[in-house]
Parts: sequence; C-alpha cells; structure tokens
Amino acid sequence: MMVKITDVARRAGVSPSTVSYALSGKRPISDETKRRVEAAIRELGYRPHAGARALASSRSNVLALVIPLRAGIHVPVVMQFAVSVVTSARRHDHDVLLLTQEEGEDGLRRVADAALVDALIVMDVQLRDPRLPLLRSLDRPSVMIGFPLESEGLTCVDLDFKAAGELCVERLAGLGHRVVALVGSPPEVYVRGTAFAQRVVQGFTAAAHRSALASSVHPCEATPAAARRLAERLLREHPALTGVVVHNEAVLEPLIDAFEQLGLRVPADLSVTAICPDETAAALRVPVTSVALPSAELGERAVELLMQKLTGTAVPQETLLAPHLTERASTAPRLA
Amino acid sequence: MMVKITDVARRAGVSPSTVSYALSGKRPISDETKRRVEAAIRELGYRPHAGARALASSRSNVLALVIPLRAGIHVPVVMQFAVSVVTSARRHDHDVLLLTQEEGEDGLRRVADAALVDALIVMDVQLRDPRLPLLRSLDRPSVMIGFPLESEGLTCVDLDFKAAGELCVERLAGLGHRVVALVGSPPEVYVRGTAFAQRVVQGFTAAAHRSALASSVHPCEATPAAARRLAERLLREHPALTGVVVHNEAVLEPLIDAFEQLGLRVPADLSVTAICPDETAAALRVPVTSVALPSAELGERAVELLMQKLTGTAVPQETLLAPHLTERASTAPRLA
DNA sequence: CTGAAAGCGCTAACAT
DNA sequence: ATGTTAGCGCTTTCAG
Repeated sequence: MMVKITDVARRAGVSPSTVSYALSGKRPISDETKRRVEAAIRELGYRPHAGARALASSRSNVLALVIPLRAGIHVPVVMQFAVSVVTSARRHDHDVLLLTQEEGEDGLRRVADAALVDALIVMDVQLRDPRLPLLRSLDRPSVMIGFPLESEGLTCVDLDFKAAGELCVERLAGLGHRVVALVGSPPEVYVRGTAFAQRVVQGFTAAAHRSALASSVHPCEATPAAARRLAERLLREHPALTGVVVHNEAVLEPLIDAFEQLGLRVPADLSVTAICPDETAAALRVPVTSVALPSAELGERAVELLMQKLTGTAVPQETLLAPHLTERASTAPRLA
Repeated sequence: MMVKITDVARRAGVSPSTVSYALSGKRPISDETKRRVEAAIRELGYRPHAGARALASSRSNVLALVIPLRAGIHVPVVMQFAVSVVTSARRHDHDVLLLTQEEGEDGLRRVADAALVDALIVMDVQLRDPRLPLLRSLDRPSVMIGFPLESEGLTCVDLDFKAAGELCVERLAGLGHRVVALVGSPPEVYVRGTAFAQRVVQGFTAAAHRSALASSVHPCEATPAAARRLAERLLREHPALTGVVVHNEAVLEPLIDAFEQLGLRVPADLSVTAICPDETAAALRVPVTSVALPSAELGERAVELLMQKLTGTAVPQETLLAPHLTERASTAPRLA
C-alpha cells in the first residue's frame, strides 16, 4: 500500500539515508545516484510520510494562519490575504493550517506545543493584544499583521497607514483643495484600539497641517444610513468642503451616493480618495482614486519573514509597506 | 524543553501506554489512575507531539479544505464556509489544512499520500470535475460541496437548489404574480457546468409551469451596467412582469436600483425574491425576501459526514439541504 | 485494569 | 560520496 523510503532505496540500489539526502539536498549526491533515486521515486510514486518527517526532523513544514472573525473587518481582504499566504507558503514547500480567532490563545499554544506547526501568522493584531505575551513565550517564530503598541521581541508587518493617510491628503492638496475631511472606521474600531485606524488619522492630520488645509475627522458606522447622515452633517458644518478621504470601504458607495443626492457632483464639486482594496475602488459606480490595501503583498511578506526566521536569519522587528495611490475618476482639481 | 509521554508516565507513576490510553479512552482506566494521569498532564503542561501521533496511529487529525478562487464565486460565502469547517472540525478534535483550487489535483494527491490529512473537503465541484477520478482513487475519504454529474462512489452535499428555485416561484405565485423572470448567474457559470446554477433554473421553470405562470430565464453578468441593461430589457420585453427571482448576489442591489429608476417600486409594483446569503439579503436598502445560502450549515454537515466516514460508518451518497425562505420587504401581493 | 516492548517512517549523527 | 544505525514520541499489540 504505502511506499516507504526503504522501498525507494532498495529499488535505486542505495541506502535510505541517500534517498533522504537526495530529497533534502543536505549533503552532496553524485549526479548518477541522484538520477537513480529520482527514477525510483517516480516509478514507485513515493511520497514521504509527513508525520514521520515531522517526528524525525522536528519540522512539520506547516504554518498556522489565524484569521479574524469580528465585525468591521472586510471579508474579501482577509480571504485574499489567506490565499496569498497559502500560495506563498507553497512556494517554500510549506502548508497552511487555518485557525480562527475564536480559538484564542489556547489554539495558538495548542498547535505550537504539539509541534503541529513550525511558525505562526496572526492577523488583526490589536494595540494591546492579549496574544502578545503568548507569542513571545512560544518557542516558534511568528509574524503579526498589524502593529501593537509594543512589538519588542516580535515581528510585525502592515501597510504604512500613516503614509497612506498622508498620501491621500497630499493628493487632494495638490489638486488645490483647501478644506478636507476624513471619514473613518466605525467608532468601535478606534475604541478597541486598532493601530491602523489611528495611524490613518495621524497621517491625515499631519499632512493637512503641513499643507495648511482645514481638516476634520469623522468616524462612521458601516451602514448606508450612517453614511447619509454624515454626508448631510459634513455639508452643513463644513460648507467649504471639497475633499474627502474615506477609510471605510462599507460606506464608500453610499457616501458618494448621498453627496450626489445632496447636489454635489463627484469629482466636479467634491473629490474623494479612499484607502481600500483596489478591486473595491475600481468596481464602484464612480471609480475612486485610492491607496491600495495590498493584502496579497502582505501575505507574501509575512511568509517570507517567517521563512527567514525559520532559517535563523534576523529580520526587522517592524516592516511597513509603502502606500501606492492609483488615480481614478473621483478626483479633480478644485474649481477656481 | 519538550514534555513527553514518558515524563507524564513517570510523574503519574504509571506506564506510557496507560497515559496514552487515558488520553484516547481506547481501553478502560480506573478512576484513580485517570485522575493521577490528568494531574500529571496538567502539572507538566504535556501536549502530545502531533507528528509522533500521526506516525504511530496513521491518523493526523487534520482535514484538507480546498477553496475555489475563480471569478463568479462569492467570497463571503466561501469564507463563512471555511470558518464553519474549522469550527466544526475543532469540535471533533481535528484541524484544517487550507488548500487552494490552484494547486489542483496534485495538491490533493500530495496531502493525501503524505498522510498530512485524514480526509478532504472539496468546494465548488463542477459537473464534470477533473478531480472526481482522483478523489475516487485516494485511500482517504472526501466530501464534495456541490453535485457533479456522476457522484457514484463519492459523497456530496449542497443546498437543494432546485427546491430553492421552486420555493421562490411558489412564494411569488402565492402572492398572485402571474409573470415572473429569473435573473441568473453570469453566462460563464452555466457554460462551465456548475450544477447549482442549472438546478435553480430547473426548479424555477418547473414551479412556474406547475403554477401556470409565464416565465423567462436571463443569465446576467455581475456588473451594475449589465443589471441596468437587463432591467430595461425585462420591462420592454415583459411588460406584465411583476415577479423576479434573483440568483446572483452581485447584481441584486443594482437591479433593484435600476427597476426603481425605471419607475417600478419594490415591492409595490414588483416583487423580488433571491437566493443568497441571509446577511446580503438583509443588508440591502430594500431587504430582500430570500432563500438562504446556508454556508455555515453546509460546512458543519460536510465535517460531520467526513467524521462518519472516518469511523467507517456508511453515509448517503448525496445530501440535499432543504431551502428556507425568509420573508422580507421586497415581496407583496400583486395589485389587482 | 495495567505494563513491556515492538514498531510507525524518516532524519541525522557517526562512520568510512 | 555513501552506508549504518540510533533515535524522534507515540500507539498498540501482546502479556499478565
């Protein structure tokens, strides 16, 4: 039934260890021998037993990926990230074990201690994430997506949200806009302390200052009704407003709809930039100029960092991905 | 560093095998002994080595989940399904390895032959899926989400899409509507032979016939523009139309928008029912009466079926989940 | 009800 | 450049 390494060795006329080394490349094998081993493997359809391997080498070649479930996270982004992690992991001959946030810290400890996985990727890290001490205590490397308050001894990677906020403002400033507003994530996102939301605010505010723009910040629930109310309020309280930065994919469309129903044309009367996945930005009725949320690139970087750590290479504690802005139909120069 | 079963055994004053049996329950252990073993496990923080276990027992306690990537599949549905599979698997003490469709048949063979997983769940099965013969040939059980043309020797589970189509029509018929249309998936979905799309058409058509309704079927691209064009065409070619069944989440909102802009009020002039996730239906501007796409339930059933197969229990070759319709704001009796 | 001991299939010293 | 062999940590006969 099952072909084992000794079967391959016998067929190739070599010892089991030679087969093992031919497979791993951990010591030089003559071309001739390698050829014979490879032939035997092919002919017998040999596939090393993962468990046996893990036991003997203390490497499972499996990464854990912890995905978030909570409200306010954008599902397609998570999915794209997960797919990217799987794809990247496979390029490094690793597989991916899927865990949900729900399992919590116990889940992390479980798969790490059982040697089920060699390393972990944790998404949606909070400023004071309870998993931080755990990750530090594990004997396996990990990478976090997102920045906690204190990342000492850990590795994290994320889009540079501060720079993204700045980029959006600078674009609007460059087009001549003088009064701008940030439509942010739902209030609870700020309350529970998600770093990226606050970083956007910092970048937005700092850049507005530098460019001497009048600016204001407005968290917004992820509902069309909330978007509508906010649009009305903005027009009432900031009549000179001509530029909006949106960091909340759920309200992007309803917000633009609301503005237009209130008599403002996008981009003629109002320019809009957003921080969101490119697909979202491009699929809207009015395609929106946006800074991409590079989930695929993030997944790739996370895996790459883990692979380095697994080989003992030192990696930077914090990795920030530079933001990229794509011009679309929602921005225009301010009318004189 | 690592606590092993012999450490626990020594501490508890028993043999390793007793610890093993206390953990697995595969043979009776006296209460007193079990207590001591459990105490030792807790005190030492013992966690069985997954690889060693897999090697000795030829059970990895890991399931493979293959998720689709292609266009036209609704991401949140896949995600919810995946989460449900992970959650259900954990209840049965199993973990989930995530594979992408991209890896194809080789990926399935790889994880199965390497004994990385005990069983497989394959999503998005096509009518003539190339993975069918492979799944039949593997020595590990599998469950497919969706129905192929020929499921002999395999196990599949899905929503009863035919009944779902019928249910939508019957609801409209019951409200007095006499002329109905089905707005379906994009043409390529039918072309590549996805069973569920065709089953909806079958159910829709059959039920319309039984209720003596005038009916027509219209595939639709997943873009707002296509939705708009289709709405115009429907009004032009079927002026007496008062009931629409939508099986295409992407165009649900734009379609209703288009109808309203063309002067039809929903539900006053036009009743709409849909087959889509409940969250989608409920979140729309006009909450839509819908048959739920029960991804969570599907995931649970898939895992349950696999667990049965793993214990050697026979399971039905095909499992159809009964559709459930939830009344919302998009349906009303036809005006006399 | 419990122990002793033989592997599970592979890797990685240790040999030569 | 290759072979020999001792485990890796656990489960599961086989014995009692």
